[in-house]
Amino acid sequence: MNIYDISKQAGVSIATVSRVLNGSDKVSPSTREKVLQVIEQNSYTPNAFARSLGLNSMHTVGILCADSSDVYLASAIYYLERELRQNSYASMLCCTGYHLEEKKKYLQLLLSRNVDALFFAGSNFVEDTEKNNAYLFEAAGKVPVFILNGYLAGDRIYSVLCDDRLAVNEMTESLFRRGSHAPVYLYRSLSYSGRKKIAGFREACIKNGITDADKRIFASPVSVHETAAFLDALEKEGLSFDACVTSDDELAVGAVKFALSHGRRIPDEFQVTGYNNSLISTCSTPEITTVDNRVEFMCTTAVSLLMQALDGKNIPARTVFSGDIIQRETTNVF
Amino acid sequence: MNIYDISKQAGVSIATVSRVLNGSDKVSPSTREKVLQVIEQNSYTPNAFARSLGLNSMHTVGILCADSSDVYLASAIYYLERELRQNSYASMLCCTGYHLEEKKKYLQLLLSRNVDALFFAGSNFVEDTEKNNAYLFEAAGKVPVFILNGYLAGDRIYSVLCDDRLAVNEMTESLFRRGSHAPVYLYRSLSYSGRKKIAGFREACIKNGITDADKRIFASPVSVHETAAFLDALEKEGLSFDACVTSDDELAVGAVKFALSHGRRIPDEFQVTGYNNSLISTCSTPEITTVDNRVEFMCTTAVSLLMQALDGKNIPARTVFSGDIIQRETTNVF
DNA sequence: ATGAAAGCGCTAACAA
DNA sequence: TTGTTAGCGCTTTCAT
Repeated sequence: MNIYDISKQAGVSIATVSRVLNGSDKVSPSTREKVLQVIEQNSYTPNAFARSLGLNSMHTVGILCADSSDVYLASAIYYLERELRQNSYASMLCCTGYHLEEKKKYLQLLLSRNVDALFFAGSNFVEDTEKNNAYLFEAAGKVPVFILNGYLAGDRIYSVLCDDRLAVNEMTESLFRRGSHAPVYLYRSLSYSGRKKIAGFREACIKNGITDADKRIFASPVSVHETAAFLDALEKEGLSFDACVTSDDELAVGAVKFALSHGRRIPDEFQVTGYNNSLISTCSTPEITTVDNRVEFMCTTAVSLLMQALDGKNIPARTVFSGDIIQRETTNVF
Repeated sequence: MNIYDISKQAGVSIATVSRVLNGSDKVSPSTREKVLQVIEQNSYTPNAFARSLGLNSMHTVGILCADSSDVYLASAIYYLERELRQNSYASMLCCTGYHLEEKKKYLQLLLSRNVDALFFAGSNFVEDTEKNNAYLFEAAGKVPVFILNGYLAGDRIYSVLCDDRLAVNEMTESLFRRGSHAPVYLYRSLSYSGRKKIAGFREACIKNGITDADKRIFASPVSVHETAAFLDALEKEGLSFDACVTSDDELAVGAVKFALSHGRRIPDEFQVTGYNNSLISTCSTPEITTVDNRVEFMCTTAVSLLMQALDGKNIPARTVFSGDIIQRETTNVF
């Protein structure tokens, strides 16, 4: 059943059917009624591919993320998809993992579907050399590219991000004010935001007279138990620390487990801070003080920017907003 | 740049270019080489819409779920997308929420993109009346439909699910063996699997001499704190209970928080069990005994079934496998 | 092995 | 207001 069948049954031309389908106002009410009836009777739906071919768009965007089962990325995807859908765009999801080659490959999968725009959720997409970012520039050559939680300057590349450096800096500063003398910092990756966070921690340390700041910054293994074991090893090696600032809530859970298993009272004897304000920060007991980096806001902003861009409007290449410290039970009350 | 441009530059017909593009073996090596070179030079990529129009498929499937930020559904999406991608299918994601009308509406969004198949992740899609499932039958009229964690009999509807009734039954039985005399059951929804789980709990209770089983089954509010408060209220109302079986790990976290805040020692004085074996079951301290319902296996199986179906093979309408109890710290060692 | 040409089902410019 | 028709860019059948 195609537009010709409908036009025949309704006794009109395909142009008229097309007009009805697309809500044109240049159709008489009676004709419209008749056509609509035939469409209904046959439960006809226009062929998306033919339509796309004419319009050169399927009203679909691609969302790339390293791992959609990561709590933080999962929420980003949720908000992106919701906003896009509300603007009647469909979302193609693609989980790329963390390796450059895979990212490139799966980007092609999306590009080969002729999506109207691309969202890269998570700062892990911004590599540290121009050459390794070539794939992003290439993508931006075809469609507008939005980077969430990362920044890259380039034509048709739009970044929406939280000021992670500032947030971690403030969090660390607050830890000093709350009595910490020897914090350590745990991170998972050296992505764009990963590096910013580290900078924020380091600055706060230096400002507060910690001379060996760089020796207090560690890449941690990711699973909760491994993180706890990692801190355990650190302590056994002779490093003394009374607080643990982390780059995400999962690492913070590991730090809490470390403290609990060592009989270190939280927050009196040991303070912990997370990042992302994800569900797991409240699943821990004690609940974790964390940074809300406003994923929802980030996503709605990004989609709204896209809609404006598609509307031909000029949009900012970079949108940054500040995070928010959520005080819970793993840090002292000031 | 289209297939005509390439054909001109290469001095061949579009048919030949098309053959090269699709890896036909009826092209001489020299011609192939020449065409490939021109394609490379112009970094030409064929238009997906035109291609789809001819083939009537874009090699894309739709994934529907209520809420992709739910840890359990997020992992299901992750595995589905991964498997599909490995079979070079792209995934369109659509989060429908829990209301029937929205489900129907967003299903249309996907169907209007002419996807090749549909995955419904989560048993909340199977409603309890034939009429309310009409949308699923309708969808199955257009493309093969896969239901994960739910069951519905119908043409071209394929269900892949864990035996939730059995798993909860065994979990509850084990609780009795581990010294519980008065368990309660907390659930979030009465979806297909929700009802099965309840049945499993009830059966175990009856078998173990609990006469008021139905009065020990409750719909709980969802957030961790609300769940804890709910149990608190239950206790204040005079209900006595020494164990809490739940329909998912989040509820279990709430139950743990309840026990912790009431000074009830886990697991000696109070036992808790979750469901899904999600990340949050290990983020809690003590860590939660839970059921692994094998999401990954479920998803890889479902995708593999789809591939076979697209291959013209006959596949089973219903695939059920058993869950696995993961013993952790919230239940006594037998 | 290669090419010509007929679709695929729609949109939109142009005519009437 | 309605109809005619030329694309959109590809795949594929049928000749050669």
